[in-house]
Amino acid sequence: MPHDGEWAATTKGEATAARIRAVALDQFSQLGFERVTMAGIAKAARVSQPALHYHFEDKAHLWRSAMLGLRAVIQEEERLIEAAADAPPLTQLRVAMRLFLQISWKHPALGRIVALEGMAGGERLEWLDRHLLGARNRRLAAIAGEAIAAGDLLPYPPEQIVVTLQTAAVGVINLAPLMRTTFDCDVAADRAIHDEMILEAVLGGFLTEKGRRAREETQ
Amino acid sequence: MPHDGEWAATTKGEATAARIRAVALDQFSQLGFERVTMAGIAKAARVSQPALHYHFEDKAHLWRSAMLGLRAVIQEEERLIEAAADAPPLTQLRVAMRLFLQISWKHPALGRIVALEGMAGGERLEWLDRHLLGARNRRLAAIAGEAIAAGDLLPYPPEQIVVTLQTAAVGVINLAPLMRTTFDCDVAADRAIHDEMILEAVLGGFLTEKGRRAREETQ
DNA sequence: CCAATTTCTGATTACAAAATCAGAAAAGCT
DNA sequence: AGCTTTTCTGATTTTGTAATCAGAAATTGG
Repeated sequence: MPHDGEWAATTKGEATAARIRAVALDQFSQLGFERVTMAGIAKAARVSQPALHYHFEDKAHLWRSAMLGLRAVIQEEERLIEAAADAPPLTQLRVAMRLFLQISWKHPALGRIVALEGMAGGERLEWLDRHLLGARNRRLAAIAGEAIAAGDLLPYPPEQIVVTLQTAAVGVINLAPLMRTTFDCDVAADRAIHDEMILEAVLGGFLTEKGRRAREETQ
Repeated sequence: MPHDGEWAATTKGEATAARIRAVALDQFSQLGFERVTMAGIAKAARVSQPALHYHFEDKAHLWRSAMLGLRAVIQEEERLIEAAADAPPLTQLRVAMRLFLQISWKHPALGRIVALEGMAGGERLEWLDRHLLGARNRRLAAIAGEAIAAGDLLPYPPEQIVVTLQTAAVGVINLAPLMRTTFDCDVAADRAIHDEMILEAVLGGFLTEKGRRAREETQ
């Protein structure tokens, strides 16, 4: 009895289902939903194409199931952000951005999928909002709002700040193929420099005078 | 004798071809190449589906032809950047970012397509690099390098700076559907605030002390 | 106004990919 | 070992869409 929400123990079936999910996540994030074929996933996962329909009802279910593999990652992120809830809002934001960068390097699929579906709209975006990202993003916007109220962050719309910070952070990661084509450079090579750039220059650019002084004291 | 490189005068045919190109650009940018169907374009352009194959050899040709509609825009941008070539590099960068924002609002299709194809890689990305964006982006990276050499910009890799600035600038524009889903807010509403945010906070964040002083003098 | 040319349509073909199904192989259980 | 259930495959059907073609309508030029 396959394609159900939750999965049985470590049976043979779950092993291949996991392999399929991993391949699917990879392909969906690189190519987008439509460019990916069930046959292509099947081949990469070394199973026949009907095996996919055995484990997952259809292509949409497979997509969602693959996304759910990232839910643990996001939940852990949310947990770590909440753990800093007593710190000043600006510190929380910095923590959140560090986590965001970490996740973006470790799971580049996530940022690409958000970009793909966030531009197109539709039911997959709604699903992502409801089951994966909405809560976290609204939480971050609230923190940004607090940081503004505290006088540490420039008073721009918190939602715009959050999304701008995030898109800046994943920009060169998502656009790795473009970086190679246009500049012939490998992004992953200087990850440390990149992360410092995002934290210092981009996040730093949103700080007020007061926020900048606070930063120097804290570090 | 249709689907050739350059188009005749203002015949009946060119009018519908232009209409098709406009619809195609719109749909390609919102949905990506694969999600768009020839029938869908035909319907939106109020012609039969074979009419598309009369004017454009195939779907790929239609895509390229639609993109070429943006070439004039980019060329004008390059011209205006070169016009400022005698100004200090930092000023050139600010000019370039202002232009970039202007274009991104006026032709949101461009940023979305760069995001889509820049993530996926492949021959469409190569085409974009060769015919539309490569020269401009490498020029911008060179300017950023000069600004660093002049001590006005923080010394991060110029390519990363340029792409990060651009992705930050188009972030909330590209992700308008996400902004609506997650935050229920309309991005276009506060365009002026957004642009100020990008220029002051994001570009501002990359300035050195010296660059920041230079900014205050210039304005 | 008539002929030539351009522009476009309806009908059809070709094809790729998702989905289904009957049954084979493998795994688990007693 | 022998039976049952799970897991998977080969073959097939169905569907959606790009591409083709023959000919109709519209447009243009003499």
